[in-house]
Order: sequence, then C-alpha cells, then structure tokens
Amino acid sequence: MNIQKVAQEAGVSVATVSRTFNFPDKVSAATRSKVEAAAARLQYVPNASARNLRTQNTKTIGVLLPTFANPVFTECLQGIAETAAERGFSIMPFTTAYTLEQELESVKKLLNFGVEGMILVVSNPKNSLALKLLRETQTPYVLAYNWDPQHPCVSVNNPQAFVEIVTYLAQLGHQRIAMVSGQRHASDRAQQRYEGFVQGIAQAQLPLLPLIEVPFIDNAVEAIAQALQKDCTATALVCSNDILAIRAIRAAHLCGYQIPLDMSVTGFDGVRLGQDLTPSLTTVAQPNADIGRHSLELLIQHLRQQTPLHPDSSLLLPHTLHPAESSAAPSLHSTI
Amino acid sequence: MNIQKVAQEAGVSVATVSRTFNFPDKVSAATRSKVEAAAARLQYVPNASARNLRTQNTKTIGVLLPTFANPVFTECLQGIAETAAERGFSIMPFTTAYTLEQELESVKKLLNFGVEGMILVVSNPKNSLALKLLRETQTPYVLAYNWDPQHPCVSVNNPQAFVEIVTYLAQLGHQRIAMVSGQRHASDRAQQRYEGFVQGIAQAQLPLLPLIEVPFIDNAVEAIAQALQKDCTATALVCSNDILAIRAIRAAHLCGYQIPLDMSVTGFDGVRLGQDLTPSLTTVAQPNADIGRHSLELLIQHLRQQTPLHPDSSLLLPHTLHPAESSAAPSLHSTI
DNA sequence: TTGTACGCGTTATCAT
DNA sequence: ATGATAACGCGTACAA
Repeated sequence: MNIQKVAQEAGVSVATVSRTFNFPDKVSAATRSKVEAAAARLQYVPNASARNLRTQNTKTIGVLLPTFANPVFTECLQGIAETAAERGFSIMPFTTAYTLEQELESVKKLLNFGVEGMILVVSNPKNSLALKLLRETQTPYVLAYNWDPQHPCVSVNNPQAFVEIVTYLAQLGHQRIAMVSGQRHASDRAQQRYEGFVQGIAQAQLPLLPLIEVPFIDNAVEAIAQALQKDCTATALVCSNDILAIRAIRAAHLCGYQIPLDMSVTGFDGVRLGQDLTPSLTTVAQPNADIGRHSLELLIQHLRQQTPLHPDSSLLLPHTLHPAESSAAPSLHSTI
Repeated sequence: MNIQKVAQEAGVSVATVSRTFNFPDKVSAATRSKVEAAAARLQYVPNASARNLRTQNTKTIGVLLPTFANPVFTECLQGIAETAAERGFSIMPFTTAYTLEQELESVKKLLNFGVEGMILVVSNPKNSLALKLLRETQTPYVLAYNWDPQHPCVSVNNPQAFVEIVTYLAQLGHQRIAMVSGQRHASDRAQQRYEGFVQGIAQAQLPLLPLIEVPFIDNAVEAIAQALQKDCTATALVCSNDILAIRAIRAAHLCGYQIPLDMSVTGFDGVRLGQDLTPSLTTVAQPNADIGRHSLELLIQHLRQQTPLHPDSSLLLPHTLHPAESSAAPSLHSTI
C-alpha cells in the first residue's frame, strides 16, 4: 500500500495526497475528505523510510544507557520517552553494560540508522571513543548524568550533594562515616561523588575511613558484608547510589547491625522505590525524569537552530536531600 | 556522504561499493581493500532509510510495554535488547501507561515506521484495538506476559503459580490468607492471578477473604494500610506483583505488624531487587529476561519463514516459587 | 569480477 | 488548488 494507490483510489495526484497529510490546509476541504476516505479504505500507512530518505531526517533520537537494570536510568528513559512522544520524536535505545566497546558499537548503529541526535550516559567522557566519533561526524548529542566541561551535559552537582550528605550525618552526631562505592574507574559519577565525600569529611573535620569499593554490584551484599566484618568502626555508610545502599542495608543486617540504630545508611539517586522500603531510604534525590526531559529539550532546541551544541549550554539541575528512616543519630554505645 | 562519493573516491562503481559491504566475498580482495579505505577516509556511513526503502525491511522490532517503572518490564526489555543485538535487529520501544489509546497510538507509529514485527504487553488481549489493527495489517507480533488462546504469547502459567503460593502458605499453617491486587480490569494477568488464588484457597479448604484491590499503585501503601486497619484478620497477604508486595510490607509495618512474625507477605515476578531487601521477598520468579528473549526469537523465526504467527506457537515458560524471609509460619497468638 | 540502470515511496519544485 | 516530475541513497537484475 502506497501513496500512488491512494491517489488512484481518490482520483487525485500523489502530490495532493502528500499535501493532504503534511499540509492539510493547502488542500480544499472537498478533496481532503476524498483523500482521507480513500486512505482509510485502503488502510494506508505512510512509509517512514521513504519520507526519511526524501526529507533527510528521521525524527528519531538515539539513547545510550549503561543498563535497564538500575531504576535511575529507566526513570530517566521514561522522561525522555514522554517528551519524545509530545514532540513527535521516536527513540531508539541501546544499553552498553558500562563497556567502552558497546558504547562505540551502539553509536555506530545509531549513526548508520540516521538518528538526528543522541542522548547518552557514558562511563567516562574523558576516554569515550563514542564521543570522539560523535564529534567527528558532527552529530548533536547531550550527556545525561555525566558532567564534563568539554561536553554539553545535564546533571546534578554530585560533589556538592555528597558534601551535604556528610554534613547531614555529621550534624546527627556521626563521627565515623565510611563510603561504599562501585568501581570508581568505571564512571565519572563515582569519582565525583567520592570527591564530594572526601571534601565533606574534611569540612566536618572527621577521619577519612578507607573506601569500601565493590567490584561487582551484583554481589555487592557479600562484598560489603565482608568489609563490615573485617574491621568496621563506622556508624554510618554513605553509598554512591540507591541500589548499592539497599544492598548495604542487607549486608549490615546480615552482620547483625540494626538500621538505623547501630548503623545509618544513605543512598543517592532518589529512585521511586526507596520511599516504600522499610526502613525508607535516606537519599539525595535527583530529578531523574527531568534529567531525561531536559536532555531531550536541549537537543531538540539545537536541532531546530541547526547550531552545534556547546558545553556551555550544560544544565545543572537541583537535587534534594531526603532524610528518611535509614539514618538517625548514632546510638550511645557506638559513639563511646 | 553517500555511496556515489565512495565509488568515485575508490575509482569503482556504486555496485561494487554496495557489494563490498553486503557480499564481501563477491568482490576481489584488491578492490575490496580499495573500497574499504575510501569509505574509511570519507567516514562513510550507509544510509539506513535508503536501504530500508530499497529492501523493504527495516531490521527493526517494535516493543510495547506498559511502563518502564516496573522492573519486570525492564528486565524483559533487557532480554529483548540483548537478543536483538545478537541477531542484528534494532528495537523501538514505547510505553502505554496501561491505556488503550496509547496502545493504539504507539502501534500506529510503529506501523508507519515500518517495523517488521512487534512484541507487546497489552492490558487485555480481549479488547485491544492495537491487536485488532495488527491483525488487519498482517503484522507479525508476539504478546509477552499476556496469555490468550487467540494470540501467540510467551508467558508463565499464572493461575497455576498462584495455586502454588497459596498451597505453600497453607502448608506453613496459614488459615486466613488475603490477596492484594491492582485493578483487575486493567490487566488480564491480574485476573488470571486472582483466579489462581481463588482456586488455591478452595483446594486448601480455607475461607475466601475479601480482595484488597488497590486503585492506584502509586498510593498503594496508604490504600493497603487503610484496608489492614479496617478489619483485617489475615495472617498472610498474597500480592499480585513484587512492587505491590514491597508496598504491602511497608503498609503492614506502618500498621504495627512485624514481617513475617505477625504477617507473611508474598510477591510475584521475581524482580532482581527482591532478593536484596530485608526481609527478602518470597515470590514466584518469572524468567523475565527469557520471556523477552523467547518472544523475540519466536518473532524472528517466523519472520524468516514468512509464515503468519499462530496462537499455537505460544510458549509457557517455567516459573519458580522462591520462599524467603517475608513469609513464615503464623505466630501462635495470631492463629488462635 | 565489475559496471549500468532502474525503482523502492515520498516530498518539493515548478507549472498550470 | 492541483498535477507532473525530479530527486533522496541504496540494492540488484542484467549486461559486459
């Protein structure tokens, strides 16, 4: 079924059929209804490939995420998807499992597909071959969650947020605060958050405890439990994201700690689920859906203007510290 | 940048360039390397729209999910995405927020894009306008999680699984078991699960307590807490999915129940996170990623054969009851 | 092994 | 307001 057949059925030219769909007011009401009737009768569906070929744009945005397994990214994706629907765009998502090869591979696929732009969360903007390729091919893109002066980004102030968490715990009376993180070299966020942690500890004039670095997030519970059993004097665990915090809570529980009585635990991301856990999760909430929305808005805006996207269009969105049940003042016997 | 320019640069014809990419062995090694060099020099990326138009296939599969907010669906999506990558397909996902209009709207978009087939999770196969449209347009599709004799489906045996849960609780000694569900009319799964629950209760010769039906899953905690405070004599809550179970646990906690001492709670879906909660979640695990994988495999297989997909190719995948900490024998004072 | 030429379905320019 | 027609970039007979 194509535009030709519809034209024939309606007794008009293909040009008229095309106009009926793209510029309905450029066609008389009479012929318009004739064409619409014919199209409906034949169940005509315009062919996007042909249109894309002709117009040289696909109305499609590529999306590159580390994984769908962390709600942070799917909440963000939801924001992107909603905005895309509103603006008449389609999205084409790929996951990279945090590997550089898959980042590059997926970007190539997206490029050859002909996406007009891309939103991506990369491991590290500094060494990303994918970003290099995007630069070379002049493809418009926006980084989400990443933060780097060389690229247009939409994120929150990670170091600042971590200073706030540490300050909050210090004010509760915690003196020995340890951080739990995924592998720092795997992501710029992890690094920035650790920097914020160190700065917060310094400001509060507390001792810097050794970092508990978890190799694989899937066995985080075992890894954290081992660290706690070894020689843990901390009364609070600051985790670099919510999923890790949930696992830290379980690890602490398995080690006999009561949360938050014997051990406070905080997360980062503000995934929806954290509010409904017991204990509910103290965290720094990022506006995940909004990060997605703004990333796409930024991209579309510059797509319209045909101007390249500058790093100085980067957006820093507000974060919010959400104290909840997983943190409290340290109990007496643990502070003496 | 197009195939013409590459041909010119390499000093060959466009046909040779095309062959170099599509049938490398149909071209002499010498010219092949010439072409590859030229393509690399010019950063040539083949135009997918043109290829799609010419070959009449897009190597793209549409995916229709209720939401990205429930890990069940993103775990499934991950399975689809991995399989798609292996098989050289791209995916184009849409969410429907459980509404019929968005189902139809998204299917139309996917159709006009020219996807070769679709994987979808619909609210109810019986009244889905989207499925009607797919039938009419002869588009190959597979339903995931849905189960209906009229359509090709990949799912688990929901009623059977619920019988197993009830049996398990009954054997633990529970006599008063209530079910917590989302709105049953919103999804066929919810209905099938309730049926299984009723059957299980009958088999165990227990009283059928009134269903706790939650209007909106986002305020599930409040809704369940109200129901519990009203007149709850149950010692176990069987929830129709894991997210609901997590919220039921919180609701019960807020009402002063200890889990599982005063109240057992079970979920359904087997989302990864449930294992790391405290208490860990008793649930029936569905092979979510496999449901995605098999759906796509089934689709691709029939795409190859050009044969229409029959309901009798439907796949019933195995589920597994996972007893964990959120359920236990009822305490003495609650059974007397 | 390589090249020529046509057509996929659409939009856009130019006439009428 | 409407129609004829030339591209868009590619794959593939068919010819050489």
